[in-house]
Amino acid sequence: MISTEELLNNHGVKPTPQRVVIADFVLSTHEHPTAEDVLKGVAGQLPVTISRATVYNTLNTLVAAGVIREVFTEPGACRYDANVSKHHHFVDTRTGRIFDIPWDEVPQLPRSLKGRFKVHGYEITFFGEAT
Amino acid sequence: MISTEELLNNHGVKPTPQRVVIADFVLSTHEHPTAEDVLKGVAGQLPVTISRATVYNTLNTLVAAGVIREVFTEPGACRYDANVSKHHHFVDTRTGRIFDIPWDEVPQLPRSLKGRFKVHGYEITFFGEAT
DNA sequence: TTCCATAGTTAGACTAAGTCTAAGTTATGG
DNA sequence: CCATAACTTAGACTTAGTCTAACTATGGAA
Repeated sequence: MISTEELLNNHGVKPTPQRVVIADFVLSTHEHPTAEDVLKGVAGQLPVTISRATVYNTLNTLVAAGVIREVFTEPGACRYDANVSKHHHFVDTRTGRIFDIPWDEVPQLPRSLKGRFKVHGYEITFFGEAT
Repeated sequence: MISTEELLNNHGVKPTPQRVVIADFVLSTHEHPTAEDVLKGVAGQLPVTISRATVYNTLNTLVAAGVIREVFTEPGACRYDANVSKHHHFVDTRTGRIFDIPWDEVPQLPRSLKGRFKVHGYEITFFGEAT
């Protein structure tokens, strides 16, 4: 199990205490937290207060460095995903909860994408209700 | 070609002048406008000013009635799609523009979804650059 | 050590998307 | 006509997220 400090170093992100706490929080949950969830979740983890700006800056830095991912499934909030490997998402339309779905049956790219577009990646979002 | 009034009536939405203008605007573009785009776009279309609240209310009403769809691909803005038939989306990561991609090669549902989830629908978003 | 430069963090002001409210307007049925 | 319900309005409000200017660590170079 690699330490969070090492993980950040490996991605070229200087592991400050604030960044380690924030990364730890996102990496240790499957709840796909919003930035505000992270802000609440890391409160009290350090002797100093972690400011709102630092939370947002750090989340953006971690996304840019490929440590975590953004997920957009609903208006008004961006969620963060500790799972950066290829996978789909399932959104519970009642609760807004997001579940990771393994990447085991990959679709073909539609014919219409050939030529017109350069595809960097794609993502499938399923909507429904968890039982 | 069915009139917008009829279309709204068919979906159980009373076709007020404001609603017709707003629906016309969204239905006549492929640009996937945001609510603010709609607000700007319908300005001056009626003798009276269409208020922000009416634009947001009407867009939500049209989505609930199945006349148009919401698309979430970026933080900070919800976009509206006149195409309610099954299709994928391609997001230009430079410009944010969204293109509709035909539903011609449907993937299999992952095995892991069987049983655990009731799937109402799903959507594939491709990210990349239009050429 | 001390000095400096750079990167990071902070509180709080600010912006922008979207909702809410209370009052006014329009349509409809009796 | 009138009463009621549905709709629209301007503007206040809420909330996610960014920006700013001051402060704090860190890491050389002398």
